[in-house]
Amino acid sequence: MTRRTRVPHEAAHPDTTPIRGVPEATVARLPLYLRALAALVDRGVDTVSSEELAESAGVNSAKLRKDLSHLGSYGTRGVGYDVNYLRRQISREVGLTQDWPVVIVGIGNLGQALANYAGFASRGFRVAALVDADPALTGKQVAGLTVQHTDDLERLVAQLSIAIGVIATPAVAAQQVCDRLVAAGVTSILNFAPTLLHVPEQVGLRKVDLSIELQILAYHEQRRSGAPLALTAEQAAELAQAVRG
Amino acid sequence: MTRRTRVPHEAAHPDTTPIRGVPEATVARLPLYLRALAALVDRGVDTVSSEELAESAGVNSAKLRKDLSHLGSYGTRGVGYDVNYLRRQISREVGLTQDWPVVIVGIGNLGQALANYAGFASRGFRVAALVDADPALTGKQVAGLTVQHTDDLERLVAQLSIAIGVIATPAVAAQQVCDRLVAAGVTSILNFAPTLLHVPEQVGLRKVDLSIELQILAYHEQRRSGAPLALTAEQAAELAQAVRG
DNA sequence: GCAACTTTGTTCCTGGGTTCACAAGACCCT
DNA sequence: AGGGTCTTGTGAACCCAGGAACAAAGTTGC
Repeated sequence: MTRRTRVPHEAAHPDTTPIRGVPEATVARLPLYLRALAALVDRGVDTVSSEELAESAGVNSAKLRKDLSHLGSYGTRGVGYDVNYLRRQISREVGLTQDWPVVIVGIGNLGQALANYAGFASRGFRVAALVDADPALTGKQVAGLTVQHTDDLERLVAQLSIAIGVIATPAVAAQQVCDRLVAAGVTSILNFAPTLLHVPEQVGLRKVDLSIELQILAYHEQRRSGAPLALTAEQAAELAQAVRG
Repeated sequence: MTRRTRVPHEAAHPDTTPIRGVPEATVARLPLYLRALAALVDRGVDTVSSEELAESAGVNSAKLRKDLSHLGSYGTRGVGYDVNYLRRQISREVGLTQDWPVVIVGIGNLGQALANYAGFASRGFRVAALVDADPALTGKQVAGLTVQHTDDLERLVAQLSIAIGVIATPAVAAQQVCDRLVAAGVTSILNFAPTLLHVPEQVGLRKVDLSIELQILAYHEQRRSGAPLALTAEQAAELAQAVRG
């Protein structure tokens, strides 16, 4: 299984470079492929077929091939993909070859968990600053960093050249923090607060909502376990009664 | 704004009940609507138009109306939706009217953050048990609960009638924990470990992946901030063409 | 009761994403 | 060199979601 594969190199594919049109759905899957590739590297595998890689990433193989084809023509027909080469290409495409300093705002339970999360550091993301509005927290050491006060937010963002901000504050504070981050020059925001944030057009925004995920699970769980899908006439009447007050 | 609205009740709409065909995309938005409705209740609003509700949920009003129409015909033309009534209907549809005991496995930083997360309790989810494999942790108090050892996992799931499990363990332990949860009778799993989990067909599975979200942000951030998007000769020609055009 | 107005529920259309299926290409063996 | 085998990359069909636009239905004012 360790046959030598001809590794295609940049010069050989001059006009297959990212045509700038990578679909959003594809972008969302690239990290999955990276993770699967990392696992293959650890196992010492150096060539992988779309079928195998798709299997370990949990997607359809045709979808994988199409996704990769959006990035370029990395791969050798009849053989598969060179694991290390493909990994490097995807990493570059996603932007993981550079260093991304990140500020985390809100050092509660979640903020501390995020600060300590190994998955960030391992992917080129570097927690550069921790900020909280609570004076009792500032000065405290978390994950090897000193928690700074929110008053210094703008200065920190500028001095540390931070482009990515993580919001882990209570919902009520989130929009204000968001505004300040944007004003300070942050152009990408990851929001953990359970609230809708407004940002200018050109600022990237994604949200992670823990309770929403649970609710989606509950929806399906409800109709799996014999839930009373249809209300009885009695229940309906009772409900209507309650509403009418 | 407090005019009395006629509330439609079940009996009046016998054949518009959930026909069991709510699109997945709609299900994912129902929690958003619930949140927006809760905010309206707090503000004392009791009638809302699709336009207003859509605004506060951050979606298109046509989409909102279509989503709601999948649940039934809860609204009054020319008036809008009764806030409390609609909220109850969606809550019921999602399954939030019942109590959902949840077990969290893996009481590290993230697990503790989840155990303390207020958003769970407020939505009908009740953290019923905390489990960890580390003997140093078992017996410790977290969020008002005593951490139990993994050995007792099956017993706890059975005794507490737990249907939903949250995995917050390291990646290597996740699949094993998952298997044990499923074997113990859990039918919905929320996975925070950065790994692909395999579950039987009939078990619900969702994942929250912190580093993936950051990577997606980084992708867009990279091409916003002057990324070295090397144009090929072909692309350059095309672009020049477009400019001249 | 009737006309003007408001807002829902739905129809139609468009576009993106997923999947199948296969042609194009690369390797291997004789 | 040439057939056989493998796997990629892609063309085409299908499905689902989003959005505009409108008819249906209810409300308000006279």
